[in-house]
Amino acid sequence: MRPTVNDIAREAGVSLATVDRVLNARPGVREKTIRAVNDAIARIGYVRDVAAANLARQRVYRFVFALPDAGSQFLLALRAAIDEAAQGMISERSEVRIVTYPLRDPHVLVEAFAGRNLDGAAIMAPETPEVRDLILRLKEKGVAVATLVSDQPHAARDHFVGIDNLAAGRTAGVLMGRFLGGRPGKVAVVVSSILARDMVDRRLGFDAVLAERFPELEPLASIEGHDDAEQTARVLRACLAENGPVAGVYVAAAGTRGVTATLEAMGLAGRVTVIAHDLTPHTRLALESGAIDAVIAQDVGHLARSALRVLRARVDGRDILPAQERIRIEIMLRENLPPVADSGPSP
Amino acid sequence: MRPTVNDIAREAGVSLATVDRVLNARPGVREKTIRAVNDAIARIGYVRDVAAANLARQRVYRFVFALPDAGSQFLLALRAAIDEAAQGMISERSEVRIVTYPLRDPHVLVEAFAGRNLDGAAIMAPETPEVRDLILRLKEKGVAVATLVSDQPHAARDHFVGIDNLAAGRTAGVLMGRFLGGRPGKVAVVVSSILARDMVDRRLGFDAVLAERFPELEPLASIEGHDDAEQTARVLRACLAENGPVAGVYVAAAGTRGVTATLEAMGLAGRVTVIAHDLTPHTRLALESGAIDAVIAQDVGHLARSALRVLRARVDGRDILPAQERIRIEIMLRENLPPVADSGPSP
DNA sequence: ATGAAAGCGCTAACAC
DNA sequence: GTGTTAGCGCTTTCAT
Repeated sequence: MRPTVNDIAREAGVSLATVDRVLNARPGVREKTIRAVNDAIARIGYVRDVAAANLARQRVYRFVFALPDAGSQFLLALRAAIDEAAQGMISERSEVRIVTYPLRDPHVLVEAFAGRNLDGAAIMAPETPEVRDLILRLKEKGVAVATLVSDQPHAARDHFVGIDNLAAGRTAGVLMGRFLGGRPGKVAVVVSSILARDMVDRRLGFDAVLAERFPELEPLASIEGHDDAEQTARVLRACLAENGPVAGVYVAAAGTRGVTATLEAMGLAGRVTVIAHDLTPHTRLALESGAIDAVIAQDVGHLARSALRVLRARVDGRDILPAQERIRIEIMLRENLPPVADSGPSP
Repeated sequence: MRPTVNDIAREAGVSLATVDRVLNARPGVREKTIRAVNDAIARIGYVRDVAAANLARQRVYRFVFALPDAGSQFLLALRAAIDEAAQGMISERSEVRIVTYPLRDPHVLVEAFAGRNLDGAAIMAPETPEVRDLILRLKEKGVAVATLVSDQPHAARDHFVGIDNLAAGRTAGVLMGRFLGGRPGKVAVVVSSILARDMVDRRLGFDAVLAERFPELEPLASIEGHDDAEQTARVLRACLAENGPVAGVYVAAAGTRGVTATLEAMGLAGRVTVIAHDLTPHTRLALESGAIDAVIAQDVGHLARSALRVLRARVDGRDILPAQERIRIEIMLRENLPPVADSGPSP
């Protein structure tokens, strides 16, 4: 039988309440007593039963995810994944809400947090001063904060939940270089905005690999598609008009449809190597048809669950398992597409 | 506040004990009462608090992992991952043991299970009749069974925890084809044994892609390295002597060291495209030095945690989240190697 | 066939 | 500072 608080109490010659105070680092216990209790704990090899503690605490964890209100397929999938993960957490007394804010106007985001009392927040937002302040104020109120998908390294967040975008960009770079097999040429790079942190990182990684290993490829200046297919198509057309033919296109942003449509219209489909991000219904189809050569993906389910685990751990003052929270950079090719996710319960 | 058993009792006009009997499908309750309770449950939207139930039950889950006693780096890493995952489960009242058995002699495995009373088993073993019988007998005793790494589709296992090896082989095939960039040639394929299920699947997937998309490549007959570097080196040398130069080597098995050493010795290092499996200290180094071009990896931590989650869910009669349990096929290139895992607690 | 009451391991008032 | 005691939501004797 595993030792319990009662065993500690007996072993240390104190009462249950005192043991509890020591266990939870609550004030009002003499140094000497604390030591006695800790000794007892070590001696009998006590391990806390978290489930029982939470039961007694009647603790309810309140978490919120803040996401842009854009309608990209990636965000839709992410929202669905968060809902699913939240469902699985109700048995662990956590309630999860999603708030959305207009991307152009992050101060709405700030308002959304006003006056709520919550335990943790996962925030996907641009790296603006308002957002940084918001995170700081949340932390001051004792709220656990994780940044999601796009990091804010200069903000006071506890943790970043997302892929290493520098490594993702590097990966895109190798695939581009190797798939082109030594053929020289220019490569267009589409980002959502040159101000977005994740885009900057991807671009940096991409360029670094091209410079190191594929000097025959010349990356062009970033073009901004603002995660929108129309916009992306427009800037890509302009880019091609200005620079002439390209050997490849690296779509670091959403709005990949704008790229495939443009290439198709210009009769270049299948003749230009395209590397895109995130597995969505569209990129999956494009991969299957050969319009895209590779997709760098991050698992939205993993993002959602990892964010919740990390916030929970932070609130409980527990350590996380770093390996479990490392969001993997997945490389999807036509040949290793996973079967379409079925959203129903397992049979 | 979430409704509790007390609410059900009040709502249905019965006692706690009766509610419990209905909830756990225990005998000794009239049809009519059962219906009344179930109605109440539906009406107030009751969701069982599993943690509280387990606390009251004083339930302890006993799980065992059965692994071959071979000393491959992959198995070492897997064992370490299981230990780590087990550590995280002790607070959830699960105890985990690892038993090893000599690969040549699986009946030792069968003996290892005799007389133990346990709740779940994760088994990594060859697809032999003894093992199939073992799984059947375990199931008959009410033990949850998952196959690990290599499936046993014809056995009575509840679940397979591992990558889709057919898809992994396909992935290896595309990488080989694309990395060779249209250059024609022969490709050697190393398996551990032509009888191992995972090897058969990888080989099938690999060949399928080569036939479909890279007809310029000619896969040679499988050579058996028995997951051993020496053995692998020997058979590879024989294969090269017989077939002449190859453009690539697909190492579907462990023992990759035998391949890199052989190529090195023959002055072919870097001139032959090598695709291997599993990220180990050796494959990592080989990737960094360029001796290997790509590694198809499966996350051992994910394998361990997934196996435990799946077995737990099965024992509790809960559904799993299929997306969470899908073990990803990771493609590791020199450029996207994750930082070396540090095994200490997070800072 | 049903109910009352005593725990499971831990926390939190409230005493002393 | 420390101890007593009454729960948290659920299960489990033991009565009835």
